[in-house]
Amino acid sequence: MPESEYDLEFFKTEGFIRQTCKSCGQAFWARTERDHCGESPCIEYAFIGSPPTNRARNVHETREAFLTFFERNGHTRVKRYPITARWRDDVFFTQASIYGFQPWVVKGVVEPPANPLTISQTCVRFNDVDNVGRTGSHFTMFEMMAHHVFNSDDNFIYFKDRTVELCDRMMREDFGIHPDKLAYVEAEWKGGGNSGPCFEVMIDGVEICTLVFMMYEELGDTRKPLPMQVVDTGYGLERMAWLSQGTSSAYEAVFGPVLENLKNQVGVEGDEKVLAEYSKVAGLLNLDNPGTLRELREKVAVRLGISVDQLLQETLPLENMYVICDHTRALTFMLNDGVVPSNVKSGYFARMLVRRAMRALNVLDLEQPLADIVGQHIEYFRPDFPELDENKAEILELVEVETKKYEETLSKGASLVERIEERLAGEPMAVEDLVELYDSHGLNPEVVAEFASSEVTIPDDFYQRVAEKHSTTKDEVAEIGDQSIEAPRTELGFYEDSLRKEFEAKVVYVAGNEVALDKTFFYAESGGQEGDHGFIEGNRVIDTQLVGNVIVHYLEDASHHIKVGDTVKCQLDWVRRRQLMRHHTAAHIINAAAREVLGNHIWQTGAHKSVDMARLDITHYAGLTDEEFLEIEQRANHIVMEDIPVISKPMDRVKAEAEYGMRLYQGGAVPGKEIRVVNVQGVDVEACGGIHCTRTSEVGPIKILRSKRIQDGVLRLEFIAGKPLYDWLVHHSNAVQDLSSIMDTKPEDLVKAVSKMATEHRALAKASFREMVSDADRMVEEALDRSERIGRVENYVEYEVIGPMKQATAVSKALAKTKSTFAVLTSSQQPTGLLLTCSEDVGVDCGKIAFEVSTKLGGAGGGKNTFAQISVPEAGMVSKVKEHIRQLVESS
RNA sequence: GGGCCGGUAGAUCAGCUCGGAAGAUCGCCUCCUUGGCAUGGAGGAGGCCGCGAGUUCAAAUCUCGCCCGGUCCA
Repeated sequence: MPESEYDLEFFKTEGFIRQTCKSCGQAFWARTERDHCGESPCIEYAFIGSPPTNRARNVHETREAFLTFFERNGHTRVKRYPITARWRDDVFFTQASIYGFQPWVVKGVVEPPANPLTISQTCVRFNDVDNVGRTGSHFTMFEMMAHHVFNSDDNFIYFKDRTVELCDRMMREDFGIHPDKLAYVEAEWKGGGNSGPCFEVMIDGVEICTLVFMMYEELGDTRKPLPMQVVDTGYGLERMAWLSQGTSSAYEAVFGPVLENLKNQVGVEGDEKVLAEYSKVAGLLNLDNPGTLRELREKVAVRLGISVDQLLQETLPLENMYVICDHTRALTFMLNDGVVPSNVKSGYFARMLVRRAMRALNVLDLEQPLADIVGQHIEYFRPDFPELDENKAEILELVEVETKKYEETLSKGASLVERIEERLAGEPMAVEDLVELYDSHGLNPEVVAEFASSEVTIPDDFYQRVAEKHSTTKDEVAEIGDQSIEAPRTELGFYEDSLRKEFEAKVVYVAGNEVALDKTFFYAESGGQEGDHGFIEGNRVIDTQLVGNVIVHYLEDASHHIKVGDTVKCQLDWVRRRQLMRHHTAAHIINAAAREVLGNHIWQTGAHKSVDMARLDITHYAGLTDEEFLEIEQRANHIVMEDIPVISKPMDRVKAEAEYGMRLYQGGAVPGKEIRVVNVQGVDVEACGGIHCTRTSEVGPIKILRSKRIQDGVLRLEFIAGKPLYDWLVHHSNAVQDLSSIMDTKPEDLVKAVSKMATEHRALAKASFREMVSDADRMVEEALDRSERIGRVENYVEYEVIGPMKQATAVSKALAKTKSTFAVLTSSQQPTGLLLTCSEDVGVDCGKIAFEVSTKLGGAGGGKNTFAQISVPEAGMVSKVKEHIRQLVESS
């Protein structure tokens, strides 16, 4: 970025001096001359023990002070967005305050909820989860406070100067920071194809915030200005609270009573001096690679003049407490915002946190349930985040369920380790075993070592080995470029009149089978509701999709005569559309019913509504019991029969959120100043772009066909309403009719009749099996009676078993136990099979004979020395085969 | 989304390499031992070896597909 990008009027009027850091060479602005930029590798934390602020503030006070300052200065306070970035498919979690406004607001597609705005956004990042608790400043979950501005050509609010000015004033006026302490380091920001200059704001060695000016689009070597210029600031709430308290680490400043409580239980206070050194050194290091942690410890030990072991003794218990606090806090918000622990996707991170926290508890020898600690976080955050308190029961239940799951994994693991040790019989456990135990069974080597009775050596490169197992070629995900077509934005007719079946419109775009109109009543696929079908000037429309801002109608046939500028007559396939509306409204109803029956943790994670069937994926930690399944279905049908109005209307976003809460965003947060709200009165309210019935009764009866767990933590409900439900009924009632006539009974007695038959059938099968077994003894006797002496064989048997081949097998086993016996058995039920057997002492190889005979005479055969089978192509050959065997045995 | 592990009696698992009448332990039932219980002894019931194809004379076992569970990684 050229120097001019950073040359602000504000700096000049305030008397800032642009200078270069003697340590890192970066350019920065400060009011006084100094050697260092003030960023941590160049200078040590100076605020520990002597905070530069006017007073100490905890996180809640800091947040409030920040938001109030910006409100006072013309910003609108906006509620945080959920921590799960449901509205984006490129990330699982909200990782920065700007995420809530990407991509649509930043792209200029929709209006921001307010402009300028201020927010404190809960975020989670998992990239350096290993550093959490150890470095003094890394968190899994944190709040990024911000003031954002979205500048367009016709609406310019403020940009660089005012941004820096506001930041500077807030720090000085409200937080009482001495003006000389503030340094603005010039840096460059890049992300998501955009870029811009930014300032990193330094106070006493800590980067307290970053002021980003998103203004360019990156085009390889060049860049071009964006139509929308965005002020993207990010203030670390935890860091500001830390700065104001000057504690040994950020953890001490943030976790409040939750940490206190743990300390009391463990009985460890921690040496302030040691911890302060620790944080200071950590600040100096770049902790990106795992080796650095060892380096950190060594350096701290040297500075304090103690051994690393002594240091660890001091710090490890605290590190574990910090981990517990951090992980449970992150978990609290994740669970509140609709993450259900699972083995895949976002749920996996929740599971990971639970397991890591439980391990840390275990290390500290604490018996306290994780749910207790989560409860304390809720208590501490309740005044500012009342939603946590509302969902408390749900959150705690999820934690308990997940805790139990890990306990099960562990107890299974214990017996698994035991068995492996048994197999190894004293041999040491191989690395491969350890890798498999971790990778396939979730037992990390430390846990295995705990379970194992013998010594377990863990190689340094253990996790690297695991990673190698996973390093199989990754499929490159094809970047889906922003599609757009050169056509004016389509006016969405279906929102003003969702019942319109016919209309006229002007053609604004034609390409092959694609047609766009100035205004359309065809609904484009969205929110899982399939696009409309119908006709344009008699040409069949087979799909409708939204491309950018334009609704594209796809014709069945490209050979049409529609031209740009034509006024065309359009008709919707109304039967189809009405069915889609039914399924869509039904989805909302089932969602509400499921939430009522199962609890508040139920969120929609996906949905699809086609004409024949619809499905709704919801977050839930277990499969459904029959009772729950039935209850949800009954509840849904009850809502239908109540004939409740369904009102779809645009609403001011802030108002809607205030009235209905974040529950609105079931299908994902929809940005914009106005959102469309679908309200099934008193039952369910969602931000939804779909077309709905106007009363629940229009949906008609709902049948949930099945529920299945598509992942751990996600349940799929497949359901039908309307026409497909009628077809289903007819089909099933026909089946019942047919079955009844087969069973020669009335439909209402069918179940009884079939179950009786099944019981009888089972009894018969068992009886015949018994008979078979008891017959075997008699048959053996009979067979031996009829035996003759041939060659060296005393009892040469040719015998037809009355019964199936299995029976012959049973007889053969008994015969093989009789001395000097050779038998050729046939089965009355399988005329093309022969069975050979002999006692060991005969010394012939039945397998060989079977093979020889079958190759010579046709058919196939084989086996081992005392047991073999032959199958011949036709029954008539059996006697010939028998003759041949006899000869072979005679001459052996 | 991808990798790995697993599905055998009510429970926990063995058997699968190398195909040849389905096993162990616990639990359950009956009887014996005891004043009663714990225990001990004798006997017994209990299996579509997850489902479906294929290979084979023969499949719990080999191959493929599906379903279900677990687990790790993104």
